[in-house]
Formats: sequence, structure tokens, C-alpha cells
Amino acid sequence: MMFSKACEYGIRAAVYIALQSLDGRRVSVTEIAGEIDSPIAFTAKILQQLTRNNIVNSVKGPTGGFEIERKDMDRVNLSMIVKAIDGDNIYVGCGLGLKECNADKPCPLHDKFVDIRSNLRTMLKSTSLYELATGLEVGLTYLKR
Amino acid sequence: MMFSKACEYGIRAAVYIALQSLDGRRVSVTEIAGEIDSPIAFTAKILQQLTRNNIVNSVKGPTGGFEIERKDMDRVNLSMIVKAIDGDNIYVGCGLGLKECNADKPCPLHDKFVDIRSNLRTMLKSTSLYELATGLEVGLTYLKR
DNA sequence: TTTAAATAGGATAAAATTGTCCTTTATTAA
DNA sequence: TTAATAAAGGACAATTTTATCCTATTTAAA
Ligand code: FES
Ligand code: FES
Repeated sequence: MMFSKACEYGIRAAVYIALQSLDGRRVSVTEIAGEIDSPIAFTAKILQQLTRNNIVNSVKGPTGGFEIERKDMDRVNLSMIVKAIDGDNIYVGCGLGLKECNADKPCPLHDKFVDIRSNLRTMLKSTSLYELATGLEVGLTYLKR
Repeated sequence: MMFSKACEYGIRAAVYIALQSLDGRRVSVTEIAGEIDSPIAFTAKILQQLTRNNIVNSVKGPTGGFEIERKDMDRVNLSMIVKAIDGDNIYVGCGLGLKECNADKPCPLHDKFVDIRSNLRTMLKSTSLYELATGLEVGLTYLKR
């Protein structure tokens, strides 16, 4: 709805990797896909994007897998993940589909839409991977159901 | 981003029809598509959905076209249009793609997501077609660019 | 040094969304 | 009554998104 499937998988995967990294565990694509209930090969593609964007870290070979350093869990927020996967249309796009959102020649929904979008942006920017992972750790939230 | 292309066209079309109906003019699909800059045949499909959902009124034959009664411009809000075209996933869906949004077994983003979504729902429900059409009429907003 | 395990990446396939074309139906006006 | 006009609807095509499969590359451990 708000995010593409790829983006949803990407966020869930990143949170799971963070959670495991808090325990010092490196995780494979297969494990991740199993734990977040996503298609394996498609998830692998998305993890490549996250890796290229320095959101998670990948290590090849035996004992390899994905991980994220403790300090990066603070640095990485949802806005970065969404941008890496869905691009910044969520920020610059017009709610009614005009070429771009432009206050000088606004669509009828502009003012109200900008309002909502601004809340969303603030939320995404201020939500770190660490914050999401710790909720999971405590058992208050879930990545599949 | 937030709405499908079909939904964006649908909202723009409905607003244009409302605007013209304020002047007592009935409009054809061809005119609508021209004025909101959308593909004609695809727009026709979307207008069928709006008609079936009693959001706009259609009249066949010469002098026919689409219109919306003054009182319906107050009754119809954006939420109704979005539901008619995109369904209610926007209301019941989980932001991270879990089967459904459920506070009893929430995803890590649930609380923050519900917040944003609630703002969005309130906005959509409280925005009438009449309100959007009058902004256009006054020349403050635009349906294409 | 070989083997096996893991990610990277290219090629394709399937599904969903977006878009087009053509025929049918209804209705107005000549 | 006929002709012309406009929406309704069915079939199909193109594009985008989602998903799969297979090979190459890297690397750790036996
Ligand atoms: S112009 Fe449409 S949302 Fe800004
Ligand atoms: S469970 Fe994910 S948004 Fe409610």
C-alpha cells in the first residue's frame, strides 16, 4: 500500500539481521527468508540492494552471511531503507499523480497531502533499526504471522 | 506511491466532473481524459467503477456523459473513491506487509504506522468532492501540469 | 589444495497493473 | 424510423513488479 513488497521485505529483513547481530550472529538469506516469511531468491536481490547502499554488511563464503554493526543500527533509519529500495518518489511525488509535487501549481489535494507526507517522513527518519530490533528482542513485536 | 494510478486518475476525474457539474455541464470521457491528462480508454474503465459505486452519474447517448449532483458533492469524500478503486487495504493492511494489521501481534512499526494511517484516514474522510472542486474553480489548484 | 558454503549477478518467468481496441447497448435528435 | 453519439463491457497487449533458476565468485575449513 504505502511501500512496495520489495520494500516491506527489505525492512523486515534489515530488522531481523539487526536483531541477530545484537547476539553476534551472522545470518544467511535462507534463514532470513524463513524468519520473515518471504521468497528466498527475491529476498536475496533486495539484500544486494541493501548491501550496495551500506545498510547491511555481507560476507561471502562459509560462516558468511549478513550482519549489521551496532553503531550502524543507530545510523540507519527507515527513510534510508525506503529510499534505497523505492526511491524518493514518496518524498517528491504528487498525491494525485501530477508530474511532480509543486506548491506553485498545486493539485487540489496538495496542502492536505503534504501534511500527511511530512508526518510520514518525520516518522521514517526518526525510526532507527536499533529501535525496531529491540522491540522484537523483548518479544513485543513480530516479523511474521 | 500512496494510491494506484487508477485511483489517482479516478480522483482527478471525479473532481473535474464535479467542477463542470457546478456549471451544469455534463462531460464525456474524451473531454475528461483530455483535461486531467490521462489515457482515454483506461479512464473510461475507472469511470465505470465510479458509476457502479454511485460516486458519479452516467448518461448514455447524445448529450450524455458524466455528471454529479450538487448534494452528492457533499456526500462523496475521498475515502469513498479510494475504497471503490483501491479497496480497503489502505485501512486494514500492515505497513510491513504482514497478513493483516493486528494490534495483538503487531509488527515493529505498528504503533507509528497506525498513527500516520489514522491521520490519512481522517483526512480522506473529511475531504469532500465539493471542497476540492471549488479550489479548482477559484483557480488556486490544477488537475494537470 | 580441494571442497563446500555462502553471496553476487544475469537471464527468465509469472503475476499484477496499466493501457488499448473493438463491439454492444442505450438514447437523443433529425 | 434512422442515424449519430455516448457509455458499457469484453478481449487483448504492454509494462512493471514480483519471483525463480542457474552460474560465477569469494572464502573458510578440512
Ligand atoms: S501537487 Fe499534488 S501533492 Fe503537491
Ligand atoms: S501490524 Fe504492522 S502495521 Fe499493524
